[in-house]
Amino acid sequence: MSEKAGKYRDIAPGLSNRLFFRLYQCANMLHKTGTRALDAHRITTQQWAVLGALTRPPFANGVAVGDLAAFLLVSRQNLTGVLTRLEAMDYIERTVDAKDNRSRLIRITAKGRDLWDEDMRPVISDYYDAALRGFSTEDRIHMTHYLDKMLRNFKDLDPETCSEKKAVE
Amino acid sequence: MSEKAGKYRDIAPGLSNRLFFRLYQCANMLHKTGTRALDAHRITTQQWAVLGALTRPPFANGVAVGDLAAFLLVSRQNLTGVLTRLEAMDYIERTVDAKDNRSRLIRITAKGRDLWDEDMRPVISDYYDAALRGFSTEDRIHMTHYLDKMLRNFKDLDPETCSEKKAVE
DNA sequence: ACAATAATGTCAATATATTGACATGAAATA
DNA sequence: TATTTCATGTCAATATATTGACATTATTGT
Repeated sequence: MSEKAGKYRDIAPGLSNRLFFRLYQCANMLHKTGTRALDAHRITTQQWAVLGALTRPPFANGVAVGDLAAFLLVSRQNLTGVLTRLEAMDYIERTVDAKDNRSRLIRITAKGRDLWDEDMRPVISDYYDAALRGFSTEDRIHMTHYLDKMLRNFKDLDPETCSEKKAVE
Repeated sequence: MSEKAGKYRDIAPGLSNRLFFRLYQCANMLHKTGTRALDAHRITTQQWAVLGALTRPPFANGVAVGDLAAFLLVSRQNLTGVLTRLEAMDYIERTVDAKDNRSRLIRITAKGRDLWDEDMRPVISDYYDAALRGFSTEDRIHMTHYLDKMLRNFKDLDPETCSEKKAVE
């Protein structure tokens, strides 16, 4: 046993395992409780993520499917279905990019914007309060830093995402 | 503007939003990179979670589907499909509980145990190292505490999980 | 004992999520 | 210019994940 491995040699494996199991459980609960919180409006956490992204100023004039996928860290193919459902509900619209006939520009509609501002935002605000009960502002900053750090590692681990790391924040 | 709301009134909403968006992205990447890491063995993160649970000493003699679901924080119905696939690969077995004919005891098989020990464990160990690169032992402890804390909030938010919080760790 | 109640696992329907395949269109190269 | 290459979005197949419904079996109350 080297001195370097030393001190935490037996604790470390169980610790990493526990951390990742908690992350796995939190991921399950995020989708379960998040979707349930917005159930009255028939919105899932993925639709929530898409609509939230589309309300961002940089995406105000529409965003390509590929860019949206890179931003949310999901596959293009996955978004097709989510966008189809959101379009059927008139919350988003697809228009052909004038500068590239292959590209479809995804944009939130007035109805979607209204849903977000009037219905979703208050629910989400309450949801954050409940899920972060007991977290001080500094706790939230630290936790966010840890997630940022882990996310960079995940991106390095992913051949696709890694290369275009700089492209979309 | 009350004094209590005060200091962080404008920072807080964006901060919580960022935290949860990072959690959402990490969840996506966890499943993407995790499943890819074990792709050579045709194992997904969910199957990983199930096999990992079944190797725990408390579950050595088998565990009911409902208890396993409560442990992983997924629905019973969801596990049915995962267990069916794992059973088809001979990594787990279902036996009728002698003490309750409704209950099926889920247990890992010798083949499953071998897969876990010989094939999965080393891959998972490397995966943890890569995903936690730059995390000191103390970082890991803090991050785990934050996830634990958030998980308790999620459970309070969930009517089902909340009641049986004490039942399964 | 027996009827009402509740627990247990599964099936069905819907919504993610992944990879692989592909038609279309743009870019690069010869 | 013509051909090869690459980018873009979508379809198909598979694996999660949810809720609702249900048959089977325990448990409870009378």
